[in-house]
Amino acid sequence: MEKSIPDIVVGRLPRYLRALEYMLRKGIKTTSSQELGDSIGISAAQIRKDLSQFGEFGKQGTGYSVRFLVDQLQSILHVNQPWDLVLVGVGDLGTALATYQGFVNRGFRIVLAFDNDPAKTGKIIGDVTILGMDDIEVKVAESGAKIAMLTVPASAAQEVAESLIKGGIRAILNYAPMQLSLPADIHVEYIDPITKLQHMTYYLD
Amino acid sequence: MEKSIPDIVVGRLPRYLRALEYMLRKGIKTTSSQELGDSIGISAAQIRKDLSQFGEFGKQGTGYSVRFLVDQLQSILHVNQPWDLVLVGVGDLGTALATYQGFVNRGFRIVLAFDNDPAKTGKIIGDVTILGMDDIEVKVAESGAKIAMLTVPASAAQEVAESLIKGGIRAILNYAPMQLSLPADIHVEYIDPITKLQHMTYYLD
DNA sequence: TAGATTGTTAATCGATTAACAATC
DNA sequence: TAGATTGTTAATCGATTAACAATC
Repeated sequence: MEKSIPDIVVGRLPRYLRALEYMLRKGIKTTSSQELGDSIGISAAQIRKDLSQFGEFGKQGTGYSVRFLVDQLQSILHVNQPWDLVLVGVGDLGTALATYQGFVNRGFRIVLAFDNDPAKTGKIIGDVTILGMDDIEVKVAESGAKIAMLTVPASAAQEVAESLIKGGIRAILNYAPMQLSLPADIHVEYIDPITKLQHMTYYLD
Repeated sequence: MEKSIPDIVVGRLPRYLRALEYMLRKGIKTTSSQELGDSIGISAAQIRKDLSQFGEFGKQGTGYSVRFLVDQLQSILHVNQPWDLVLVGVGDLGTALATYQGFVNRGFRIVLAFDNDPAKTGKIIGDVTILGMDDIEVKVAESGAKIAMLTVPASAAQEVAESLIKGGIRAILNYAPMQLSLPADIHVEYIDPITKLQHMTYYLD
């Protein structure tokens, strides 16, 4: 069996990719683990170690081709292909996400949006028409989407997440301030400004 | 010198607090490290170890008083007092944050909002009037706020962050998809859906 | 070539878990 | 009391860093 990559390493790859894409736009052709590390506050040794989990991407003496490493990281992270997203909950935050151009630029496209408010269904947000929550499983399954963004109230998050999984969703970006209890093979990431603020206030007087 | 608490431990405390506040609302009077751990997917041993960094909050045989532990954690995290926030960037995301009730409920109050678009200045968002970016340092300093939320484009984030710090800001919740380079005594937390999505796509086919 | 930088190994450091005496 | 659960120590596990031979 292949050795599995630590999740903490995987979590750093998008940060490497972002910094490298920035270099690419700036026209920087090659970089070193030292330079890349300096730009994102990670040690050169750690970057080399992380990358070595996936292969050999550099050249002794000269470092890494930015373009090549971007391509490799995109491939490793499976973002060398477009991904369809489902958005559930079209409140202020859901609306902001639906109209955010950053997703499309990185290959993430919202293909379905749901809200349980009848006043919202039928309206167009971003590129899609808001649908009611009826038959959400079926509609998600038909779309084939594997990733959902959840921007519903905490009280609804668990139930909605379970419906999404029945519809074939395998990864959830959860904006609801609520720990989801889901099967181990479902990938969940949390975005929660309150816990981040409370983390920082610890260090303030 | 007092031993310092690992940042990774501090980062878990808001999650403990959230789960405990939920129990409090449910009317649950006491809990155990086991029960609390099960609810958020953390081992009982780790919860006891983390809490032991700050004192002794439980009783052998019976566990923890939920109310007491909530009070203690709020005090440890300094969220037993209100905090003023500055919001910079009133686009879709900034608007969503300005109107989000979750902040006020947890003691975080937006007292200033800035945007560089003249069409927006003077408008009211949430409880505050949108101001232009002129003299942002002075206005922030006058407010006395120590925490800012940054929802400006990546290209502006570094410069704005530096102005905020000159105005006395000591902690920044950065929504701009951009690594900030700031003095070590400034606390920065990042919220970035793209990197979270890219983390998850690694595990998808 | 000489200098620079990789990929990798070994050493260090830090975090998590297991175990259990203390005790409510 | 008997059972449950804490706080803490020691053991384990995993992640980071330092160092350097290989080599571009």
